[in-house]
Amino acid sequence: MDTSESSNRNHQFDSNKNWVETQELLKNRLILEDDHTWRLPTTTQEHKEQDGMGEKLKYVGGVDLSFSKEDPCIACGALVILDLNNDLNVVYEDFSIVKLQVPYIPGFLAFREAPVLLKLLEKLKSNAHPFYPQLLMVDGNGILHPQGFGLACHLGVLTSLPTIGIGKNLHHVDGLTQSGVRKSLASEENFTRDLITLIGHTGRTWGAAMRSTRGSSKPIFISVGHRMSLDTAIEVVKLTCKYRVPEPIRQADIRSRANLQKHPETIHICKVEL
DNA sequence: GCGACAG
DNA sequence: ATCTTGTCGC
Repeated sequence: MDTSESSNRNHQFDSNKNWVETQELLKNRLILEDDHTWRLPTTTQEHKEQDGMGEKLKYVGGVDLSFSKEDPCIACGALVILDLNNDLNVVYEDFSIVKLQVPYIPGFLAFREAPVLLKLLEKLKSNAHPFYPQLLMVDGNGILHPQGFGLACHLGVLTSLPTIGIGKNLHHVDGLTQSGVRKSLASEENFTRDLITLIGHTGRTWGAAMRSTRGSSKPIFISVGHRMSLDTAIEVVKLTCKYRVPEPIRQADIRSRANLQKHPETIHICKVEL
């Protein structure tokens, strides 16, 4: 009776329903303001007096996945840690090559990519590693998301880490469009401005679009993941941008792709754990 | 009905 | 995400 096609459609529908419920559940634990013990490194004199208070932000993590062109199910997840106070040097790197069973569906990226990344973070934490990050930057959005709960929020809540979401393309939501944002950045009143707050038709603030490098018309899209204000997230991005994409994410991207080519045989099965 | 849709 | 070469410019 059932064609395999309709069977697949039903299965996809069921997964989406559970995924929405999961997102709503985790969303209750989301913190959208500065809730961390570290402070940003400061160089200006007026802030010198604060140097004795609290610890400075030093270890910033970055995560990303790269995919095999032959088999789109094969992916390499990478975790890197950079030293914000030492020229953004990479002080830790780990990766895991996995076979993904979950498809990519817009709005549900976390259910595909989070498991392998959580595994890499758990491995680091269980070893009580001194480089365990104070902050995690994620290739994917935070609250700039249809349900207000993107991959960066997902990873933040499940690890309790402060997180920042970085999108290289805009996930259209609440009337915001990529062309609209580009027009705003190019408009006369913003001619010298490289940062725009993303406010939707409803008046809600979703994040910010930033022209992070001179000579690039294409902005990056910053949004809060967890335990972080948008202002702080923007400051961190400014501190980590050597190129258009913030260095933690750029390094994770480079190394996930390189390790996928270099170690195509070390495929692991990644169990989904909650 | 049509288009949009992070990675 | 990935498919894809050269090319124009600082």
